[in-house]
Amino acid sequence: MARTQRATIQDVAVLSGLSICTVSRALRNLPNVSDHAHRLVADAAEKLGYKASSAASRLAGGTTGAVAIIAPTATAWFFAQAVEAAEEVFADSGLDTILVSLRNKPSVHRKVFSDLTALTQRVDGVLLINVDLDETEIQALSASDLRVASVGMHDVPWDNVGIDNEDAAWQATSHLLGLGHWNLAVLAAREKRGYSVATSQQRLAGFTRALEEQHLTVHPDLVIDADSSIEGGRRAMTELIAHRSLPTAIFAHCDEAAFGALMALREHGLSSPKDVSLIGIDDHPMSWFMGLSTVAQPVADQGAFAANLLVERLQNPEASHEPTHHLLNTKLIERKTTRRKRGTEKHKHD
Amino acid sequence: MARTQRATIQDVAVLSGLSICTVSRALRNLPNVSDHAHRLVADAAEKLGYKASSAASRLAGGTTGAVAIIAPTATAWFFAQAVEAAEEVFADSGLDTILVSLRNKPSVHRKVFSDLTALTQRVDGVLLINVDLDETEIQALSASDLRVASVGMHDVPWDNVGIDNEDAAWQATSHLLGLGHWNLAVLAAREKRGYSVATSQQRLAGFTRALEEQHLTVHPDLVIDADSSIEGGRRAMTELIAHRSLPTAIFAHCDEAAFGALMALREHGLSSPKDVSLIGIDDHPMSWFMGLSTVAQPVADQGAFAANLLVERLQNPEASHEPTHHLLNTKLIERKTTRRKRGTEKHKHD
DNA sequence: CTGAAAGCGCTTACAG
DNA sequence: CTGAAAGCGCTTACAG
Repeated sequence: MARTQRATIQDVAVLSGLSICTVSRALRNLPNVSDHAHRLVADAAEKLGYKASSAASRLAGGTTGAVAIIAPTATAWFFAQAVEAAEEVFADSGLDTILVSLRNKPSVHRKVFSDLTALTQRVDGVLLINVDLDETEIQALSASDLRVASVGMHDVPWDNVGIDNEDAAWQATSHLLGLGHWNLAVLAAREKRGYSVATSQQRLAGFTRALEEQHLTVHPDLVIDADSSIEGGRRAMTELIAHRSLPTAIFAHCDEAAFGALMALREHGLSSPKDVSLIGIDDHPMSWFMGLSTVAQPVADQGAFAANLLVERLQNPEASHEPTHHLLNTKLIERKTTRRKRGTEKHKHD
Repeated sequence: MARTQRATIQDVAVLSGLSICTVSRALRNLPNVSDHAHRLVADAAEKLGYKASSAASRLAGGTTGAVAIIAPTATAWFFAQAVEAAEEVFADSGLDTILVSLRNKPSVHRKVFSDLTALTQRVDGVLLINVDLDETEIQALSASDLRVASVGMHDVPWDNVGIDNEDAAWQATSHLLGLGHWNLAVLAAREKRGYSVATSQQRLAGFTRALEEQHLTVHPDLVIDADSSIEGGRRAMTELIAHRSLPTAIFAHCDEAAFGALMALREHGLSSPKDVSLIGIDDHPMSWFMGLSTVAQPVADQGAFAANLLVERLQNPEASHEPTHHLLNTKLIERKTTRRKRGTEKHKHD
């Protein structure tokens, strides 16, 4: 009884004195509508507070007015930031955003990407955040009716915005190298475990490149598997301390892993930079406090930027220009966890 | 061309040799379907990989197969945890979850709750996470066709799960009191600013009650306004240090605010527990590392529990038993930021 | 530039 | 227990 009956396109048609069909076209800014009719419809719709029923639109072959944000997890700092920034853009464009967390589970990943019709039925487009897709999945997405944009992905046939991960890792590692360290370990996702790992691999590549430029080689024992969580970093560091020899400096593929590493260090009576220098990537809000050196990346910006790209594609369906790839800037931030290797002086002749 | 045409109810009807209408009923487990027909339909649907079109269902007066999670923000640790846990429950129940972040903005809040028809059109139910609603909004939601459940809310006419905030704050404060502190400050959301504040108010009440039980009064100057962010805690603590006298102990309404307080302390050359004891509420993953004493609450559990409650209501529309309110347990965790007040000994005669 | 008609895939009374 | 019919609110060809 307390139900307010929503105005239908019928109501708008009656009020504007035009046909349902003209109203439909006018509302969607389709061609072949006189300015006069357009105004009439706009006024009537305005007066009635009319908004098309998404279910009806969808069923009749139109759009859903919704997009999906798909991410490996929704809890990690990076994802939560990017998701909210994107959600804001979508909401401001009148789009609903459906959240799909892959929960770091291959089974969920498979379920989502093996049947795109389920997605297509519910949304007009998807925003992928750091999702590892194989060739087949990329092809399927491209071939689908879904508009796609992504954050932090590579070699994808749709709009993407990210940072140069390899370069960021190179910056971090070079900072360590410049401080006289040459015995380095890296905390990164070493093997495919079902969850997003591509980003970490690129960072690992940047680490490797930095070492190679100094004619140093990466010791396999000093590449420790760690996911992007505090727990992951902690486990990795614990393993490093327990079973392998401690290097003089460590590059963690992200700040949260670095926090975990800091925890493990403390649990073993060690600390940074005293016993080991440590640097991450992200500039997480806690990093300042922890004194963690890092390479900062703009996270909310990436989410918002990619979301805007997607919205644009959605609004201009016919304009099918080439996909664009954008790289946002990163910046090395030196804090307290990295310092010059003992006994090393800056006396290079360059 | 690469589009797989999804099976329709028509296909299932043909394959099972029954009418579209019987199929519809069988699929939804409605009464008046013979076991035989039921099996026939189930088999056919299975074989076809049939899943009802949500748009069509919705339009025909059925359900949307979607729920909305509404939260003041999606980035803060608590919300990100609760959201993901709830999303998992919904996904496993075959429901899409639409994320609605109020972005801590009254304007967004108003837009969402002033027009429930927009929501009703898109979802079958909503899960509210710590959303401050006024009486009118609560009434409107109850009167709507939406099923509602919530996390951390009070006096609501629908299922809710939360913790006893007043008691948690009382525990934290009593811990401080028990350590000999009597000059206490509290960091809490002091005034309504448009974003969620009810939880903080309850915690403030618990703080006040603990003091009153010891015949102490709350000094207005030592109630510092702070939202639930690191930045908020930092600002509050900075203000406390700069403009007021430093107490011997502080209760922060949540761990993130406590982290911010720790930052501010450090920025002023102070530290905890040396210069001031500090306790929060949450047991954020970083709290262990920070050595922060706190009162732990189960966050993901609250989100999952409330989501399950909502799913149940959705599945049993007719069963309209009374709303249930659940309180999950909290636990005081003593770490390093709280210690006995100097010069105080445990020599009370009780 | 505009409108009448069909149809999207379901659900809901209503007959049987 | 089962089915034929109408209709949910739109969009899409197709005529005018």
